[in-house]
Amino acid sequence: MRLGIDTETYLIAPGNVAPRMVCLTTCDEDGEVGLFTRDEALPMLHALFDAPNIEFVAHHARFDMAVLAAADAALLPKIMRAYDEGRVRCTMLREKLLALARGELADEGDTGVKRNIKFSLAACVQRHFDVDISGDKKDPNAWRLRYSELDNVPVSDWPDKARTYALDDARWPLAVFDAQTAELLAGGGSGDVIPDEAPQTRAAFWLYLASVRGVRTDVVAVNTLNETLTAEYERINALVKAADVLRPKMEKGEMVWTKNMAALRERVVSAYDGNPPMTGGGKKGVPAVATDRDTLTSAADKKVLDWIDKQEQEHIAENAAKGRPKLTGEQLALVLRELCCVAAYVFEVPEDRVYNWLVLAAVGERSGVEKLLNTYVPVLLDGTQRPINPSFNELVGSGRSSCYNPNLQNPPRKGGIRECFIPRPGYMFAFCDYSFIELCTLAQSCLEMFGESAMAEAINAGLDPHLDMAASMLSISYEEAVARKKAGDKQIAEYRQLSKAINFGFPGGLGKAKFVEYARAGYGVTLTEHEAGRRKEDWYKKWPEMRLYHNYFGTMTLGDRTFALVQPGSGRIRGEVGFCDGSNSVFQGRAADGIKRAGWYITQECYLGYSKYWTKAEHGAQKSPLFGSFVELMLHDELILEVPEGFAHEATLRLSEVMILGMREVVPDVKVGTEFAIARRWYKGASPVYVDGRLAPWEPKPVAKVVTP
DNA sequence: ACGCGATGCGCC
DNA sequence: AAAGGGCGCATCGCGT
Repeated sequence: MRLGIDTETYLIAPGNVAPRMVCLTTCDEDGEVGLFTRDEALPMLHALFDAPNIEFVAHHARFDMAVLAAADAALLPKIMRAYDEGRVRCTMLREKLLALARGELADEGDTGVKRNIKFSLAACVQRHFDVDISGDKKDPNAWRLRYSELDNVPVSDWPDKARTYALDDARWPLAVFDAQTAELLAGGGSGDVIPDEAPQTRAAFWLYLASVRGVRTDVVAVNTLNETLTAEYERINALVKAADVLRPKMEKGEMVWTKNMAALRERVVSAYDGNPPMTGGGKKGVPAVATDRDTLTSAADKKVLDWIDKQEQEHIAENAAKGRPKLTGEQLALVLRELCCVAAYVFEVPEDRVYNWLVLAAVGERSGVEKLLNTYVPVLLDGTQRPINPSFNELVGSGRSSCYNPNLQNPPRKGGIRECFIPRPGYMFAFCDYSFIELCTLAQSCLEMFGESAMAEAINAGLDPHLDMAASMLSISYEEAVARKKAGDKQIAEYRQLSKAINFGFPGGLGKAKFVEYARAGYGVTLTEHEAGRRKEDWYKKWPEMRLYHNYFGTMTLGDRTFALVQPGSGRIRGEVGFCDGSNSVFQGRAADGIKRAGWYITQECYLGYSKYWTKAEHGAQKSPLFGSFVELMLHDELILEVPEGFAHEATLRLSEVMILGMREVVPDVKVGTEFAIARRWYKGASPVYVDGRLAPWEPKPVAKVVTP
């Protein structure tokens, strides 16, 4: 039997995204509704979760489940069992899966227009029933926001409006559920379970538990970073201001300096002698002068700017050596102006041209600093006061998750942002990521699609697919490549780097022109378009199944048609895919499917001590080494946990094991590997360190101090 | 003041 | 014939 449920709570607040429960509303299949205070509801819920035939239907179920678990920790094992049994049904997630099957979860393929499809209960009710239940969302006195006032008040004493607000929406989740089932059946489905529904529903929950836990930052590191960046920002601003590329603007009563794009574009045009790089032009197709960092920095003759930079550093050092006060931004701007004059003489370039280069480079640098300062520093500062609770969107078009408010799936690796995140006292961070997982999922898919995969053979033979690719391009044996790599051979290192770009870039349908830029920006590899074309052929030759793979998507999308992709491994349907997104979805979505499964078992072991891979039958009272740890972040192929210091070693090894077990559910025939480490901060380069055979925290090598004579 | 499109950029 | 995908988030400029 299905039971629609909804909880009303205290307000969601930063640092507390599973707030205290006030009441529960229910609706059964006969439309009978009920309203229960927390104390009435909890014993009832124990009985309901214990009943094997009750399915809970909620909109955004993961929130209600987290609220229930926070209200009564003893419910959590029962909730997780219900998830395992597919008895927690989320109408929001179902709506996303249905939208994905219609091809509406990603932006429009041909125009790139944002669809902005909404998944709130109100939006779903509107879509399915053309009924508006949004009500008066703006009323600050709405009961919706005031249930905390009714905590511990018997329902009989509630104002009518508080009661009716809670009960008004109680019927909708079940109604939406049925409408979704009808849509599924109309689309040729059977039963009421949407393909991939249960694993995605579980993923939504464990990712929400990660949000609830949240991450903290280190006040000292954050303040230091803030000061450094602010000083750097001031310095650059002084130079750019002097060149009239910045102008003052009032923002929230505060004066800020904002870029004058028209002036900047004029400078770009001049630096490129009237032939500046142009942008694509958006959907209206009107190209504009590009102002991206690459355009700005590569306008200059690099050796001239390097020379100026060196002179500037020497000037600063000299100034410091003489014990003078630190130069202000304005002073440095003047120094640079002078240096332009000298450089113009030394390199025989017009002075205004040199100055223009310098300004453009500074603007490019400025946006980087500005991004760190405006996007990340405020978040980091918050984290010193309370946990940062990022929100995960459990399902996007590719099958992956996304993260927002803040997006902790993309903090820069450089710039010292990540290093500000620290575990709570008594814990350490455990990092574990899959090794070239998208190649494993690609190979697995090829095995299924064509019955063969050279890539699968290489990976299963324990070869490094990038080194293998490199060996083939150099026409040497894999063994020789290994030996040369060990000996520090430079050519092998270069070719392996190129191979990474090749192996990661071409499967998704990358063409030779874009590959050149992709390889340069992402892998520091320089090559011509012609060479890129040859490398693509090398790649097809190395992994013959890739020709079949691309032929398949080419055939399916002849004449720019789209088709509905059935995700191998999970059966999820993605509608309206073309050549590139289709090619990409298969391996990217599959990797997402694997880590979503793994994360569920890991979370169960963290909170309960047991999962299907660590059962009471097998281990009795001995709980998993992960018990007491917390999953905090998921970055597509990597998990970051807080693990208790005392058994960080055991927890991290178990983390790796379960990541592999979970992934193997969707990658059964290709070997899956991980890399892991523990550390006292979020260090990108962390690698395993062993002391007495046990994992010890990785620390960066101390930077050698430059001693000035 | 606010919304929106274009642009740019971070990550995997 | 040729084709990285796909997120979130920031700034700038323009229109309402």
